[in-house]
Amino acid sequence: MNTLLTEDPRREAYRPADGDRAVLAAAVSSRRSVGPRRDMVRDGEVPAGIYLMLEGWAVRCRQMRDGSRQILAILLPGDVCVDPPGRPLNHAIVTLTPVRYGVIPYPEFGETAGQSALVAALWRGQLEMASIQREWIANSGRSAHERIAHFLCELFARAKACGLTRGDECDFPLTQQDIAEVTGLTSVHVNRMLQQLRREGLIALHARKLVMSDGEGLQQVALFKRGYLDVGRVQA
Amino acid sequence: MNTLLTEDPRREAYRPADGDRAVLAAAVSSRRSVGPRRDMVRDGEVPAGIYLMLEGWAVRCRQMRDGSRQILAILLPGDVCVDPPGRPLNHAIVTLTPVRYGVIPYPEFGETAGQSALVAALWRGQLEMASIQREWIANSGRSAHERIAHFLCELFARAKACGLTRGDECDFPLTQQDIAEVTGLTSVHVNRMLQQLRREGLIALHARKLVMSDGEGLQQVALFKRGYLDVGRVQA
DNA sequence: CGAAGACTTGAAAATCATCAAAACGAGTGG
DNA sequence: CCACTCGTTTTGATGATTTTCAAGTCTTCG
Repeated sequence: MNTLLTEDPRREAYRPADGDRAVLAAAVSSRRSVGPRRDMVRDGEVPAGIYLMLEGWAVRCRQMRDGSRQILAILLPGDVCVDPPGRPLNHAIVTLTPVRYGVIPYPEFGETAGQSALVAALWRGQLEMASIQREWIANSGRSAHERIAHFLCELFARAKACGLTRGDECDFPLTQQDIAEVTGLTSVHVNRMLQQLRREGLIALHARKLVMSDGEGLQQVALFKRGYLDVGRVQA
Repeated sequence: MNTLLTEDPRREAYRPADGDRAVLAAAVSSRRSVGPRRDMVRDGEVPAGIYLMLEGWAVRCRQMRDGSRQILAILLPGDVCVDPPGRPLNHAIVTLTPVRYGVIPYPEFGETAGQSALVAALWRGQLEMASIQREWIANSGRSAHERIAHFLCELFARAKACGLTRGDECDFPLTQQDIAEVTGLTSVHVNRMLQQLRREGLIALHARKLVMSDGEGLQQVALFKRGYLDVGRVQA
């Protein structure tokens, strides 16, 4: 059976866009149209709300320093772009075809019921995770050297935010095999790249301990910008 | 200034885990401990709720058919795992160190206020997006051939769910350069891989139209399982 | 028709994988 | 304390995948 082509009888019930599309469309406060290959949201712009794709194709697209681009997501009708409110996007949203979209004001999670503090906390967690995942997707456009450097920067920054670091040092329970499984490389190649990073004086990694000998240098190698880890409050 | 090591004065206010950690911890209904390198949630298991990392390191980890593994996320204390309720996970959650974690029952979005239908719809959109992003991360462990095949399968399935397909055909506004920017390959290599897919009789791609000549075969090449696109209802 | 963008081709070079083996380290039991 | 094991890290040689560069053809569209 061709599962791409045949109808899943449960699809109507399960596909979010089916039941929810009306709910989302009803919440739209303003509608806009854009031509093909144009910016819906520019890189660095603060989103005006939640964007709902009504018609056409678009992409989330990061412009790399070296001029190359990395597409982070494909947006089809019914898709929503929920980004941390009040914070500049670290990539652009660009149309592929002519697009109609709506803007939904950010809902207010904070005030109403006791439940909603939990919901707001979950939202922030989810937004942070989405942001990190996009950064991992961007890794597929980077070389092994950059990829590993970026991963180490991210992990150290996150560990630091958890209070798991002491100065420029932190526990690091991943084996080189684990790093390979994160980055999609072989453990042999990871080993050689780590040696290079050590030779460059950027890190020390030994006995389950990571030392950021030259955190600044490592960030430059990785083109790491830590902003994506700060999703801020849903409620400004 | 080393932004990895120096304190961002706004960090306290912005880092989700800081303010929200207490809120999340208060919602935990049961706590558990696991040893290092053990399954917190097995592949194919239905999650018991939202998992909150309290202590230790863990990973989301996909077991590939060929025995290799791909790590999809790193989980640190304060992180939450929010997965579509009532649906089996398509990967495992595995500890790296000894871990303490809590389980938070899924909050109920559907019933209370008018606002919450919107919130529930947004949640489903967000869960679907997170699921797709993890699949893109898994792509870094695949060859160019598989990667492109997988991307085409996903896009066709999503277009179909939007009603944008006619039979085994759909509009396809991406250039080969765009596919290269999605997959992290060069457009030259994408071109050659597309030729191979055509030679294998799997697809036809011409004049902004994609035809799934052999959708079943393409899914096999891509190891595509469409389940990750169906996130279901937050409220069962 | 002309021009711009998209697709295709070939050859050479870099990156990364594979395979196999050795060295190292931590932990265990004798 | 030593011998032993097991998992991890390291090394070397070889080959496949993928990139780069450069040019050519094909489409589309004003």
